[in-house]
Amino acid sequence: MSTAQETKRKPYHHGDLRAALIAAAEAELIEKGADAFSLRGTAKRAGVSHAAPAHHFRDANALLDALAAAGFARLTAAMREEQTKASGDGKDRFAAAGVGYVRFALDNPELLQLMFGMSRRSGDDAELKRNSEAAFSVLVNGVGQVRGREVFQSEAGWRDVAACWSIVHGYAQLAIAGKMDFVTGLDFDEQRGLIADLVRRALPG
Amino acid sequence: MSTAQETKRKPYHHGDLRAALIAAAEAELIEKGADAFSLRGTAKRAGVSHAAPAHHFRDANALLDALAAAGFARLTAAMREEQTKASGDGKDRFAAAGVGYVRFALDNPELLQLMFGMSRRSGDDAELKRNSEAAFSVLVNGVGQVRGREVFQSEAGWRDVAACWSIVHGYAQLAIAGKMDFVTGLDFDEQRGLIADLVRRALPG
DNA sequence: TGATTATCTTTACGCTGTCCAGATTTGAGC
DNA sequence: GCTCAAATCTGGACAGCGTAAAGATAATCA
Repeated sequence: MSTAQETKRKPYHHGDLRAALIAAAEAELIEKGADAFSLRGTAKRAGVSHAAPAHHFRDANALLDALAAAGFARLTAAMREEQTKASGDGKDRFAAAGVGYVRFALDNPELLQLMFGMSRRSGDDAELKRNSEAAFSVLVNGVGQVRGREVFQSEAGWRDVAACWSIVHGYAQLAIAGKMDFVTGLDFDEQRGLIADLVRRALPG
Repeated sequence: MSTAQETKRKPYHHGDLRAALIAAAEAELIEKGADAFSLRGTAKRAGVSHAAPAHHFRDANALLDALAAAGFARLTAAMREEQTKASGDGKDRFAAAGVGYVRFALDNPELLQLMFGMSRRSGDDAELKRNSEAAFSVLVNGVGQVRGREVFQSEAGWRDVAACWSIVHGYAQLAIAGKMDFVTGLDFDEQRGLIADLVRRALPG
């Protein structure tokens, strides 16, 4: 009974429900929080029945895996964006990547917890693994540009990577948890200098 | 119909159900994981009906608040323990506190996520706030002993605190998430030197 | 065009957290 | 020591959850 003029009547098939579900899941995660997140609510947000997601994701955790994978892609983009905007020497540009990391974290706190937590995730998602390794490579390349690529032939380079990642990630997590109020205000631009200071501590010399 | 010989028949009243529920909640969290944690399972573990916890905790989140509070007390104890065992100068002893921090985190990964995450928590627990501030004070006192208490009159001391906390907490979180395998093995004693190195980076000079 | 496949809906089931009424025990006041 | 209120625990109820199964609809391909 579909006629020409009722073009906007919702079709039985969605079109790109998979992508719509990922977007809806993020909205659900942000609005309801990680606790009250529900697959049924996500499906309702996307305008489909509660069982529709099963045809695109094995279960709720697989959907959130896909969301986490998208999060890692955006994290990588945020780091690269700050890096290319930055001026100064190699270390300054590397510190800018750390600023991008924290900016993404503060802009997407629930998503960051999903990405790095062990909750609500199946873990065996290929795209998730690929994207998280891509984010990691931004970090490794940054250290390589500052220290020279030969540092990775010994343990020293990997210790640098561990130090930089730890200090930036730790600051991001603690800031999200509201534990860093003693050193920064709410305005992110106030934090840029502090974050650069942290990266310089982690990568001395 | 209670006679003398049936002394072990479980009494209608538990005795100290509140403490038993906190212990049961931790066991439930460890065995089932943060996702599959359930208040009913916790009550069954404690040997009471599913509605019994309501008389001791407002809701499930309040119970987990109490568990998180206990976690912060144990985190403080772990830091102090490593600190008193350590030899060397003030900075070495301070680094030992960081080692205790990471040791607690790796021994209690689910608990650490609960303590610092925003999931499954109501947030307005007085004991939780008190205990987390006590853990923070170990960190602040350690920086004060290394740098001298006057550093806190300017921003410098607080930046030191932020750097040390960030690098230690970040390493702990990333190690829990399995992201630090490129720099350490599974044995914790291998990590002690690395953790001390991280703290020295965060507190240079 | 016809049949197969993909997508979506509806129904159903067990589990969850929380509320409520009733049962049991404790303890304080007299 | 008794009584009665308060504290504690049980069992039943309810809505919401994730997921499985079966039927309905649309798209695809021979």
